Formats: sequence, C-alpha cells, structure tokens
Amino acid sequence: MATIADIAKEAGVSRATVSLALNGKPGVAPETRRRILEIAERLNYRPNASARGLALQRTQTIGVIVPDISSPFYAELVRGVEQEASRQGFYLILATTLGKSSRVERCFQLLGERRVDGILILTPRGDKELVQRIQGRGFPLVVVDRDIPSSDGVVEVIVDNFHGALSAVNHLLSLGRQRIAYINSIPELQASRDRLRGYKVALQEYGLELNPKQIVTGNFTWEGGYEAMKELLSSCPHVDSVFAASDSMAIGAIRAIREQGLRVPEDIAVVGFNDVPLAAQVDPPLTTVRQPIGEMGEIACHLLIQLIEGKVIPHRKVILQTQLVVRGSCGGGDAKGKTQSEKDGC
Amino acid sequence: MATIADIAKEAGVSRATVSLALNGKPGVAPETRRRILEIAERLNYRPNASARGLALQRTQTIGVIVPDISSPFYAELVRGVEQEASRQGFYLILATTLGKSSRVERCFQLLGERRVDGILILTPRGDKELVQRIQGRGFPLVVVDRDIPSSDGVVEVIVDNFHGALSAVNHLLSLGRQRIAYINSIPELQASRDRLRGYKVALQEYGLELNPKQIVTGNFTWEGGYEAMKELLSSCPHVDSVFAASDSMAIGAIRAIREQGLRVPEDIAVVGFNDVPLAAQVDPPLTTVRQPIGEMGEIACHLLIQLIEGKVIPHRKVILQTQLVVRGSCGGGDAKGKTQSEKDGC
DNA sequence: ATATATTATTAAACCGGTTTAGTGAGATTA
DNA sequence: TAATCTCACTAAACCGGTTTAATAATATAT
Repeated sequence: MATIADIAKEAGVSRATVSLALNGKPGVAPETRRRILEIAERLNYRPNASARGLALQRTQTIGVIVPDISSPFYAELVRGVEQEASRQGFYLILATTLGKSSRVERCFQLLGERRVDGILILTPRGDKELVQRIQGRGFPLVVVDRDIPSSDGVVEVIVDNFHGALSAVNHLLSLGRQRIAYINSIPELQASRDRLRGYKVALQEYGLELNPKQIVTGNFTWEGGYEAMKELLSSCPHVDSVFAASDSMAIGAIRAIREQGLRVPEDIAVVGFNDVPLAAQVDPPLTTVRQPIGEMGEIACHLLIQLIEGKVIPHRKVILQTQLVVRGSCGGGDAKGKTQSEKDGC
Repeated sequence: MATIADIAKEAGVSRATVSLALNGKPGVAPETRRRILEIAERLNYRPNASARGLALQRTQTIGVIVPDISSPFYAELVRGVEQEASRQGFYLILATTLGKSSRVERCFQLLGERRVDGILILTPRGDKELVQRIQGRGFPLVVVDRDIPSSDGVVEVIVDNFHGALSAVNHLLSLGRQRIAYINSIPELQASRDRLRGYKVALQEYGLELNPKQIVTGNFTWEGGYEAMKELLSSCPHVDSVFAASDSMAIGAIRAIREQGLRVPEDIAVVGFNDVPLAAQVDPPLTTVRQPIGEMGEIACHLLIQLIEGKVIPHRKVILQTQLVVRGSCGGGDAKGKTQSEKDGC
C-alpha cells in the first residue's frame, strides 16, 4: 500500500509537501500540487488512518453505545446515526451494553483508548454515572432518548412523549369516545410518566373526570397489554376506547378485546405508540403515535459532530415532535385505513 | 491521558521496558513489572489505539458491510457479530451500502485506510466485484448469506434453505395435507431457488405430482403474499395448505385466506420462513422455519478472526441448519400453540 | 542596486506505541 | 582467574502521517 513517502519519492519532493498538497493547504505551487495529486491517484493512495489519528489526535470516529442493536427501535436509531455520520465522513464504532454494567466498562475503552472523537449514548436508562464520567472529562457527548430529565447541561435529543400522548387521546375524543382507558408501561421510565401525563391532561382539558380504574399498568410486552386489557374489561366494561403506551401492548389489547367478542374499532377503539413496522400490518391496522426515530439519530449525530468540531450548540436539548398516524384501529365513523379490509376491522 | 512515557518516567525505566511489562512479555524482572503495572493502574493508563495500530499494523477492528442496519434480519446478524467480536476484543466499524454502489466505494476506504483487519460482508446480492476486489488483495474476508454459489474459495456462512424448505413441506405432509401450494419470493435470489427446490423434492419424495399452478411468485412483502394467495385461491381452490418463502408473505396469505371466508389452519394450513419476531404474535401464531441468524453472525465473525490471526480454517463454507418452529397456523389435529385462542385461530 | 516581502520547499520534531540489537552486571563454568 | 552465559534493561529505529521553523529563490519596493 502506497504511503506518503512513496509519493514524495516519485514526485521528487519532500513528505511535507505531499501532505500539504493532499490536504489542500496553501504553500504548494499549482503545478507541483497537480503532479502530486496525479501520482497519488495513480498509486491508489489512501491515508493511513492510524497514522493520521496519531498525528492529529482525531480519529473521525464516533462511539455509539447502545443497549441492543437487534431491537427495532435501536436499529432504526443507529441507521439514522450512520446516515449522518457517513455524510460527514465519520465512522461508527459500536458497543452494546446489553444492559450489563460490566459491558459498560468496555465502552470506556472506546474513549480511554481515544479511538473515538465523541460518544453517542442511546439509552432508556439514566446511566447517570456513565454520563457523568464521560462528561467529567469534557468529552463530546450526546445522549439520545434518555429517560431522566437532565439538569446537568448534557446535550440530549428526546421525543415529546407528553404531546404525543396528548394528540392520541385528543384524537379519540374528537371521534366522540369518552370512556378512554390507558394502559401504562413501566412507570419507572420517564417516557411512561410523560405519556400518562399527556393522557391525563387531554381528559382534563376536555372537561372529563379522571377514573383511576381506567388506568392500568402492563409492561412493554404483548402479554402485558393482553393481561391489562382483560383486567380493564372486567373492571370497566363500559370503556369505549383504549390508549396503550406501546404498539405491542396495543396489539395484545386488541386480542383481549376480540376474545370478549367485542369488535375493534366499532366497540372499542385502540391507539398505540411507536409505529413499529408491525403496526401497519396487524388487523385492523393500528392507529398509533409515530416517533421520529431515524431523525432522532441523525440529529443526535449532527449535534455530536458539531461538538467535536468545537462549534457552539444553540440548543442543548432538542425535543422532537411525534406524529399521529391514523389507521383502522380507531376509526370512528370515518376510519382512514386504505383498503376495504382495513376499514372493516377483522 | 497517561502515556507509556509517563509511566516510564514515574517508574524510572525506559519506554521499552514499560511496553514489555504491560504486554506480559519476558525480559522484565518481577519486581519491576509489578511496579510498572501498579503505576499504570494508578495513572489509569490506556494504550492509544492509533499508536498501537500504527506500530502493529493491526487495529483490532472489523469492518462490517451491511445493506441496511435497520432491517430486523441484518440487525440480528450484526448483533451476533458484535457479540463474538466483543468477546475476542475486536471492535466493529459499520458501513451500510443501502444497495447503492456509490456507497460501496466507502467500504473500500475501510480497508484502504487500513482501519480494519478484516471485512465481513452481509449481503443477499452477489456483489461479485466487491468480493473479488477485496479477496484479490489477500484481505481477510468472510461473506454471510450470499446468494450466489461460491466457486472462488471465499469463506462463507450460509443457511441451508433447501433442507429448511424440505422440513416445512414434510411437516405439512405429515399432517395429512396433500395439496400444498408454494408462494415463492424473488426468483433471482439463490435462497428462493433453494427453497423452491426443497418444496419440489419434498413432494417428489412423497410421491406426489407437481402441479405448476400451485407455485406462484410473490415478492418478499406482505402485499406480495396477499396478492399471490388471492391468485392461488382462484386458480386452485382446493389447496389445503401453503408454504410461503417468507413470514411476511405468509401473513399476507393468511389475510387473503380469511377474506375468502376460510379458516387457518382448519381449511388451509400456512407455514412461513424466517421466524421474524412478528411470527409468534400474529393470529394464529405462525408455524415457520427459523434461521439461526444471530448464530450465523457469531460464526462468521469467529471465522474472520481466525483468518485475521492467520489460522487455518477447516471449512471454507459453513452451512447452518434451520429449525422448524411449530405454532398454530398449521396445526392439523394437534396444533401446538400455547393458548386456547392460538389453537382456535381467529 | 539594495533591502524587503513573498512564495515554494524542506528538515526535523512529534504523535505513542513496538521491536531489535546491544550493553553491562552478576552468576556460572572451565 | 578468566571466559562464558544469563538476565534485566535500554537506545534507537520504525510505523505513516502532520506541523513548525528555517531556507532558498524569486518578486517587489525603495
């Protein structure tokens, strides 16, 4: 593989001149520059990243800490990150924690060994300690989808769960539904609390009284939604709609509703959260709140690169808005599903 | 950040001695070694990866070329790769092609700049040229899930699609189904052709005649399966079961079957391929052929590291077996779905 | 014609590791 | 006692880039 020395010899100049020429810096005669570029091209020269990293103390690499790359949410997030990174000539190094703190230690190697110029943490957990340790060194850092409210000036990108939930419940209200239940997920997550708050505020603003029995807790899983819905149907048989804090739970809920011989959306309308790919395919297609996951990744990556390059970040906290995706599962009189089958619901 | 020089000064020895001590090499007095290690620990020393990479011409990094990280299949594959890489102290650098050949150029930088010690290509396309260019340089390379049959001695890891399909169709036969249709996916893919071959051979071995009208082509999508099934139902109304080359298509097919007022599995049994997460959640739960995706990634990564370390690879072609996962969608007399609802099917 | 500014180029140091050949002291052998 | 062998350690080169200060050559100003 050709090095700068090879080019220098071939062109009859010094290594310094070659370096200047290749990097487009001033101080090289046009003719010399042309010749060097041509030789580099001919030799198929590629700068050695290790050497450059050593000299520049900069690797053009971003460390991405992610709990589990195989989950659809994080996969999509990483996709967005990769897209932006690639656009700006950065590479990604992956480190998955799998929720184990032992693995977190490995993430430290990422910056300890200075392989990376900055760190992107994608995490639903606070990981307070990790964040502080990195930040303590003045290391460029952006946190995505962190559940704890930050008071520490960490740059973060999050989704507006509150307004997302608000819009979902408002939609149900606009369809004339009034007895709206809520299936909460793990209350420890800030995201869950925000969604719950959105639910409450929507009802309040509409002048409805809150019925505590209409709020049940599942977990994030399919089964959680199924069980929660069964519980709901027995304790509050009159509910006419349900808002679930995740699509999986919403789908579980639909199953429970059907088992009771009730129809979706005619008897009970259902709204989910997340807009996972599955949401469009179930029967009936699920109305849900879409999070701009990929965009979140892109923005986070963009911010991080700004930090790395020493630029000033205007907003240290970016809050992205959700989007209500109306499908068949909560069509009132005017289901907006595309096909006849989707409109029918089962 | 502490360097070797810092440790050397502190310990009153040369940099060479420190390097030897830290790497566990002979030629350092026990007492000296102990002292050096202790100082390194105290200074929280981490070797600079760029410097080491430059000196050793080895980065402990693997380049992963993947079409799209956000697809569940590749996400799971990368998960497996990451797991093994991490276990062996390697890092992953991601490069996504998005199917664009322009992006492939970027992948070349990965090895051109010697950022990586080896390359892992996860691809459903042949990418013949790419593979040859890399291999031509004697660069460590492993190809996963490549669809073209390799005659070129490339190390590859693939799944036995033929036997997978065989087992699926045999299962249907064992349940007494005889009019088995096949929904093929893109015939350009070797995987599709292998699955089709498995279908044909299974019928043949059972002594059944092949009915060309029972073979239709969808694509890999939900809609493809839906349309294909509608076509099938009109041209061969007597089919009692269908094997789809992907879960998505199988799910689309189920929808089409239901719309005709038929039941799954009573009237028509359905088997899919892949075992995507969704498969277990649809109604009825889908019987399908599971590919060991994560394992495939692990093995591929393991092989690559062997190559990197100059070891001899016993098998240049690893073929992994699939596993039939029996769920409700093709229960004959003995559906094995777990819940009552799953057994009922709708 | 001389002083000065500008431009093109380079030598050499540096980044932080690894590695090789060599040095000197102490132990072992003849 | 002298010759030889070990052992612990180090000087210095090297990996392949970047950068700075210095130099030489040329152009411009006085």
